[in-house]
Amino acid sequence: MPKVRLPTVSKALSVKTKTVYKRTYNQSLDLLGQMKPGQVLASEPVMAVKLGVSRTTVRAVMAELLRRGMVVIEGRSKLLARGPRRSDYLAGGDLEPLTDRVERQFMAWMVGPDCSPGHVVNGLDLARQFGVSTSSVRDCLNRFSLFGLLEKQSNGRWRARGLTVDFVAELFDMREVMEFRAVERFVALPADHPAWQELALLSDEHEALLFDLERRYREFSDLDHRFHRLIGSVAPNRFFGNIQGVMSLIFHYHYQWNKKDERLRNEIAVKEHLAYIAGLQSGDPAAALGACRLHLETARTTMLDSIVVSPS
Amino acid sequence: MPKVRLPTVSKALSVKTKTVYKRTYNQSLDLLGQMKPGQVLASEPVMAVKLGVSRTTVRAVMAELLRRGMVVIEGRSKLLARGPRRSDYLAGGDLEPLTDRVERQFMAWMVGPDCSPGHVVNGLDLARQFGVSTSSVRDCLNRFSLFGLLEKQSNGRWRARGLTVDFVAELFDMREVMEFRAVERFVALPADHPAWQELALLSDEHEALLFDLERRYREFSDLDHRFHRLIGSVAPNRFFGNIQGVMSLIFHYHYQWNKKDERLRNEIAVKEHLAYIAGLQSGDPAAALGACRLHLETARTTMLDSIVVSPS
DNA sequence: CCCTTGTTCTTTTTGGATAAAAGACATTGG
DNA sequence: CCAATGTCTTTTATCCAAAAAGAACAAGGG
Repeated sequence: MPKVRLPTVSKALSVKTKTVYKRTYNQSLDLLGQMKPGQVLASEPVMAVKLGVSRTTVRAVMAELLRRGMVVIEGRSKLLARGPRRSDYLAGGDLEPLTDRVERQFMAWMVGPDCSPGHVVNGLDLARQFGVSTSSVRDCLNRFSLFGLLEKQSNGRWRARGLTVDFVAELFDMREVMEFRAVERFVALPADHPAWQELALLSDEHEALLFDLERRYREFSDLDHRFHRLIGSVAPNRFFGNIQGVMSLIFHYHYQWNKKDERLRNEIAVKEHLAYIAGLQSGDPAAALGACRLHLETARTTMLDSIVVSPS
Repeated sequence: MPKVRLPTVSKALSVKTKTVYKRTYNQSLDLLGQMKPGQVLASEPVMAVKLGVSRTTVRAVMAELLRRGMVVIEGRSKLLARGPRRSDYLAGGDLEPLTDRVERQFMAWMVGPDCSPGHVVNGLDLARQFGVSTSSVRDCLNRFSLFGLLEKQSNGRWRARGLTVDFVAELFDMREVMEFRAVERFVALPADHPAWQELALLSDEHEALLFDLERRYREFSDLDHRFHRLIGSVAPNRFFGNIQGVMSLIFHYHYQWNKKDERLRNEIAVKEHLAYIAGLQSGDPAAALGACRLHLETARTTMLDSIVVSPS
């Protein structure tokens, strides 16, 4: 394990990131772009709820719009002076909340080649690599602790348990148990339940994807997530929700590193999904469970293979 | 909801607590108490592994022992000069790691009367109440987030989901699913598996408790935890482990506030446990599952009752 | 009187400082 | 040469400060 010590990334001078402001500002420009000059802007409270932020932020954005001359004040109302230009938009890497960015970087690190199971996680080092403070890393580690990918040892250090065969086995065991349960409930759903309609829609999307698989096979990941979430939604359970969250995360990041046989893998999965959907729609629990079991087994095997094959 | 604003608890001057040092020091006194004056102490590395801390800490303790005259140096070895006195022990509330203390306080607050479901958690206020910094509270909240008792809303605030009927339902659903699974594996265990012996031991403990229930019924909580952990241990799964952890925590803190019918509640549970154990030992999956189902149902009902009955 | 804006106060987020604890390296006695 | 001790470096835990974002309060216009 080569211990590469990256130089400290140049830090911002300010303490708290202005991501909320920046995103809101850009969104406001979008809204302004749909208006005609001279038109009256919505009031601050209205804007606030529309953009999902506090009025404080809206006011900060307004001040900037005023300063740039996109908006003028007339009496008590704000008028659009000119539409936004391309150059008015704020760019930069900090349009994403810092928390999310660190989480993303950490997850990528976790399933990447620099982290082997049993590895001791060095918070300080990660902070340097990611260009953030130790506090942010610490936050991230704490949040991930219950995912089972990390373990805190007695000396206060974190140990990566990593994407081991054990981990995958336990994760899929859990998924199986919960999904079987959900399937049983699903088939018993009344015919007018909205889930059936959603299922039909998803079925169509699967067909469409299969038809144009050559080009669109990368879209499967999202479809997969939505499909399993629909199944899970009929037996709502926050713990199950968490597990699905972990699964998505793992899948997402793991298969980012591991593109082997991606097209074939997805083709098989799409077909299995369609069989699974047919099973559900048949109303026969045994058929549905059978298709479900088959699909989960394949997913498990695929994941295990990709782990064993890629020891980097 | 009366918003009581407690005054800031007087803070320690130092930044990091010296709990490790203090606990190690007291433990060392215990060890010294078992020795005779003139005897040679173990070397620093040996002490370090024995006490489960770093040599740095051991050295700090040694320095204090030397200062207090309990130990003298002779050449290269350390000799016991005098046994520890009662007054040599360090007392104080900070023998417990701060993290644990905050966790405990938070949990108590969470299931206590000051926190109703839907309540917005004010980190700053909690920090003041607990006499710690916001960072510590934040850490705690982050760690608890996946337990499902807390939810982070878009504006960065935490909302308590609390011990609602929904929560209990979902928690027990999960428990049921996982425990049934474990039971199936348990009955299929080979006769020479150590779990059988442990089970027999637990059975005896249950009998003993039942025999003297009047006085010892409060010990059930611990027994319950150990029993279910044994069951779970045959189908090891870190997610299930987490769920059991939540269960224990909830039980522990919830029933601290809710002592209603405690003796009766525990008596029923002990008897159900014994039936459950008998079911397992019979080797008949159906019998074991039946007894298990019965017990979990009772536990669920009991918990639900105690929530509904005590809206404080 | 309600809704908008202006103002102030709170809470959260992030980085940084510092002591505690752990770990690594150097030295020395047997 | 091995293991214990002495010294130095690194990492972690904790609190604090400052800025951002949220929320509450106050004033004014229709």
